[in-house]
Amino acid sequence: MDNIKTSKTKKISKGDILLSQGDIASYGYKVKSGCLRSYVIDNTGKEHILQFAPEGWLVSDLDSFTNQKPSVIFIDAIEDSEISFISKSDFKDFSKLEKDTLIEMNIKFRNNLIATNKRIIALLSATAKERYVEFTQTYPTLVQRLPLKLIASYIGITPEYLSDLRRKIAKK
Amino acid sequence: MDNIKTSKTKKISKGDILLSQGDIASYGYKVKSGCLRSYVIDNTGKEHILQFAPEGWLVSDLDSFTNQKPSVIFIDAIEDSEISFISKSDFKDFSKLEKDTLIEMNIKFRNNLIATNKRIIALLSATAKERYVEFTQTYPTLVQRLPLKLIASYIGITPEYLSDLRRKIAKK
DNA sequence: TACATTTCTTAAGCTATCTTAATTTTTCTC
DNA sequence: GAGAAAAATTAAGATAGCTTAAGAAATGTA
Repeated sequence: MDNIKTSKTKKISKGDILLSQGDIASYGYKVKSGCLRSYVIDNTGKEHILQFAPEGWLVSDLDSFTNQKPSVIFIDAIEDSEISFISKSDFKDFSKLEKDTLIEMNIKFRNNLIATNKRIIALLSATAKERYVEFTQTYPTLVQRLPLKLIASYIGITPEYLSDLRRKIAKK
Repeated sequence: MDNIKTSKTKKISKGDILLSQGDIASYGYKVKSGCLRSYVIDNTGKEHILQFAPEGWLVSDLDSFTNQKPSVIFIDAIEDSEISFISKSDFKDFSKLEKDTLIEMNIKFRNNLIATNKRIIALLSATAKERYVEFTQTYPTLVQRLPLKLIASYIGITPEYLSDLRRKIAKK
């Protein structure tokens, strides 16, 4: 049930950076415990979180990993974590992979695509408040676990404004 | 090189609806000529375009198609088009698919995921103007071909504001 | 060719969200 | 457990992008 090839696990500390903008991604990461995130830094210096990767999730810059081009994102640990590595060299040639592995990859890609499409819909059509409420419903455990400012960055608003929204929601 | 199974082609007219919100998607569509779009209608009645599908592209509500749940999107033709159908029944069971088909699907999912991630980055970190310029660079032919209001809907702004932006860009 | 319909433009006023900045609270570290 | 650092709160002023509305241009259609 878990055919995607990974190396043995490694422990990393909160704040450790696994991939920087400009690097070429040689690895994807699978999270065993803890939590990683991927994010971009825009041209005004602000961070925008693309993905949280708690236990069980995979994270990489897919374009950089696949096409060996410079990454546009950073990946770091937002908690002390245990991770394993998915090596580019194991995925160079699809035709050498087992059918089961291909099926597993298909399902992971597909689910990821469904999730990213939902996020695009939310960014296009929902208000900040609606996106926050949706986040709390979709990721109830992350809401407990993550600092407000990271959640704000993920839903696309400033921490100040999220703080405001929380107060308004609470007192209603 | 084109293993994904489709039926023979069918002609449809501009405005024809292929999938409505609430329907369960029995088909995906492959565009031979013309152009389809997928979009949502939010709770204030506004349309937001998720995808343009010109020649060669596939469209569906992946979540609805995969999990046979009610669709959240609409799909219609924005030009007279020729399309072929991808039937749900042909994709019920991954294990019955050819390895080549699985590889082709993997590549399509992967490329789609790379593209949707770029869009999320743009929505989180770029201004309306920057997103418009990026759109014109990524889809130069679509910019010629599509009415302004559809482009505005795709990049997440009102047609009035895009009209404004175009004027500002032109006179600079 | 003209009428109807849709799309685009322009402009004024409005609002959701941001910025800045100061204060408080929480979390780390020795 | 005290002091430092980071995170969260609060509030006032600013702005990107929206709304409304009316006219102009383009497109479709008889």
